Amino acid sequence: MNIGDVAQAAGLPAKTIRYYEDIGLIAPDRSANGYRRFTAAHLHKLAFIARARGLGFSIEQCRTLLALYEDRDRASADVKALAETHLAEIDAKMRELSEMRRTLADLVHACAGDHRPDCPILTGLAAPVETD
Amino acid sequence: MNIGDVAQAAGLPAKTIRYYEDIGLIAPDRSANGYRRFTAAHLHKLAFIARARGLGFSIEQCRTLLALYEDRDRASADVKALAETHLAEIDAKMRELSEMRRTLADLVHACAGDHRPDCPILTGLAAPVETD
DNA sequence: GCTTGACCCTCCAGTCACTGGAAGGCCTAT
DNA sequence: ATAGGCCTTCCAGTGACTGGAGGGTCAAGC
Repeated sequence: MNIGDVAQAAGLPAKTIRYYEDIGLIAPDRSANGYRRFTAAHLHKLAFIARARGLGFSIEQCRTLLALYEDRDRASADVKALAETHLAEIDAKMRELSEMRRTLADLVHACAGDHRPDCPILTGLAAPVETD
Repeated sequence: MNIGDVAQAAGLPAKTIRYYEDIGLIAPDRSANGYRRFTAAHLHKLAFIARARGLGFSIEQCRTLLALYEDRDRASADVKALAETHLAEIDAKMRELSEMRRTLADLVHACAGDHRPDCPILTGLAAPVETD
């Protein structure tokens, strides 16, 4: 398969796959004309990466996951630990976002949103309201 | 005030303030020795930016917010529209994160996390489970 | 045999919002 | 005089791509 085919099948842009090769995540062969040639195993690996990325794992985490995936002697505890680390990262981000959301929603709620210049959003940014 | 003083007061690293000058967010004067010299108004502006960034507004959104803040003829509707746009971005990110979280938590839950190599997290990444 | 268009290649630069570090100048206290 | 803690500029790196220039390859149709 050429890069366009795997890109289609894995749901990744061709550019991204070239990038993954650059950083050593994947190592396709080459045809005589210089085109990258991918096997079903390459595609499988790319789909794996695409799914891991879709769950928010970083490239380095994906690299580790791939290594674990290909290591038949792995302990599932190692995979679980990595996943739990990432879960904690997600939770941290969600808490951060929901704190932002709360504050911002309060400001938006307080703003008339009309033609007048008075705006609690701006005054709130200029000097935050004490909320206790 | 020198940069260290405003950095302290605004809760921003000095490097970040220099960067903000680079991109034209702020324009401090210079002392005879070449040091940046900040007024209380500069500090106020930096604190405004720090708070807007803290709510997740992008630099360009901060630029717009600052312009609105300094425009006495603004309509609060313009500010509100920007804030609502950002609120929608936050909501989109939260939905994305919570979808990730849900899937990942399911996988983690299914994984024994012991010394054995069998791991539903890895098989789930290799071929996603149908969830309907 | 030639052209057209869809592929593919490499390489460089840009994104966002900083952050780190090198190399050096300035200021205050001892 | 020296030590240290400021300050300066400039360059490069982060993560994970993405866009674009400039060019090679291949299959189909005329």
